[in-house]
Amino acid sequence: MGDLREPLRELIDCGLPQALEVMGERWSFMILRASFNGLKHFEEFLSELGIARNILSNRLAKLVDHGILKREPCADDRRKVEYRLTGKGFDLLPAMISLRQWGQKYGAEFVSEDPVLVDAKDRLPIGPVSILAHDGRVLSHEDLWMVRKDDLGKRSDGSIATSGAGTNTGDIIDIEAARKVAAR
Amino acid sequence: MGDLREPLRELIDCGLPQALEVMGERWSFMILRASFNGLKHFEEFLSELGIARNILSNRLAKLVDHGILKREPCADDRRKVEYRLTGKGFDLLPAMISLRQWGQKYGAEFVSEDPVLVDAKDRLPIGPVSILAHDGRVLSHEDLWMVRKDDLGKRSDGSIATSGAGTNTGDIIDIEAARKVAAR
DNA sequence: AGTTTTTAGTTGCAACCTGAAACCTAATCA
DNA sequence: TGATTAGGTTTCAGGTTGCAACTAAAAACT
Repeated sequence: MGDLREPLRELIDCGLPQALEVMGERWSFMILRASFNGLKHFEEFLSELGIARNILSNRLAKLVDHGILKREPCADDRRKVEYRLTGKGFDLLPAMISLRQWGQKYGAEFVSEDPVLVDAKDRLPIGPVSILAHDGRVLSHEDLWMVRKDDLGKRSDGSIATSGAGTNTGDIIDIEAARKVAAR
Repeated sequence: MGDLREPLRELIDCGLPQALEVMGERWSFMILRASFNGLKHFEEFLSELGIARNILSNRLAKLVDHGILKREPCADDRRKVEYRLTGKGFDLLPAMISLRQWGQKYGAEFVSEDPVLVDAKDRLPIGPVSILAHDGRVLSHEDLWMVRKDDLGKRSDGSIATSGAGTNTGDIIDIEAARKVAAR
């Protein structure tokens, strides 16, 4: 991260605390991963994760509360309940995978990482989860800068840079809108 | 996620538990974010985060233990200690940002998100953290498949797909190596 | 030099959270 | 009908969190 240095000591507001409210709890990410892996039922999570019943019950309820999972009684067997990911839940996939990749890269023991996530098209393993520029270039942390919204879009020469047509799928941030808000 | 469905109930091994051992603890990500923002000293973290002294002490020690921060006494003022990110710590950036972006997208309240992360080159806000295919295409969760290593690289027609020259910077997974190991 | 302030901790204690085991209730199976 | 399965809840021991007060060392003031 270039040289943000001094200016931003007081600025605490961002989405992180929001995200951590649910996903910061112990087991939340493990339950999420199990969901991605296709597990749906209470007893499945229980035996896969080795979590205590009461905690699992509590965590599932919280994940449902926060709209990450949806809980629906099974049609064919009314004892059973299905827990499935919502769109909001699926949107945690990049976070989960990058955490997983980090853990794999630095894991003390030899992590076998099986099964592997692959691109459905060619069945080749996916690359690293990446931070992209507005135009799709992969950025590393040296390419990043922290800027107050007021100063957004200003280039060194004082002109305002404009982003081209955004080709991003699955936008999490509406870049164009963010720039406009910022340019107020 | 296409239709992985039944096959992979028993497969638990991946980098996630490793990652969560440190980063799953309360405050770890918040401390990390503060570090990214340039904070270095105990009292800075303390007043920025509103965390208890003992907990902060404990968390910093753990992050240092795990090689995410390095702790070095300040040269000019020997009361002070500097906590700085290591390379391993910087590699958590995609995880932190994607969590942040998710929190921003779904945060209940109006999250102001200031300061904003921008590309240092053009000072435009970064795009969403993305899952990339080996050739750099952005993948969504529908494009993903879970495959046992044994079955890796096999296309529907039975031929073996080959990845082109990997153009990834900052590889977390060595794709080519992974494929070879898998093809054993 | 002596006192005060700053920095980075530690200690003690109450409140809260976790986890193992036992218990409960409704639905299904034999 | 009686046993079993699914999804919980209750109880209680032990661990974690967080506030407040205390400490020790270095630096700054007088």
